Amino acid sequence: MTTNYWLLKSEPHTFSIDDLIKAPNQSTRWDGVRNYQARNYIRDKMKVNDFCFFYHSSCPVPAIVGIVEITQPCHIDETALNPKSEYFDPQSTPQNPRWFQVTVTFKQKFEKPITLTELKNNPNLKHIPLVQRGSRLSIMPLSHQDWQCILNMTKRT
DNA sequence: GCCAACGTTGGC
DNA sequence: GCCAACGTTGGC
Repeated sequence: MTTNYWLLKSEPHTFSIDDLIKAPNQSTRWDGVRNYQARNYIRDKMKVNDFCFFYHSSCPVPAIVGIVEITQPCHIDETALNPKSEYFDPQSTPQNPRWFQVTVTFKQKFEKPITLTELKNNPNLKHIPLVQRGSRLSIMPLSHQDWQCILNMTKRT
């Protein structure tokens, strides 16, 4: 089975890559995803050992800030079942769960984040949803080529 | 804080 | 099934 590559958005004032570094086992449940397209990627495509870029959104400098790895396969997002959770969804039940999560583990933090501006300026990345106008997808697949292209951008001076 | 773009809901 | 209204996302 080949490795899949992803990009995960997170708002750093809610959960940043530094929060992940400080978390137990440097791991976290990627819960709270409430978008069907993103849900389907979690449920149907993500698997252990896949790699993901960690992206900071809704912040002064939106950027890819590091890499995480999927370390636990798809499981039910329990926050949807908890009335006290801000992510509670009464339409999700244990018998018929609607929302799912994976667990990701910290791998690497970039010395210098790759900013959205830089990503937008790279002609080889014009096709990725992240840089497209109005894109709101919080989990998106990347080709191996996209992944390598972005990784190479960390080696710039 | 603004607002364009998007996804979801619900009336019909 | 259409589509207007609404709530949310997220760059700026």
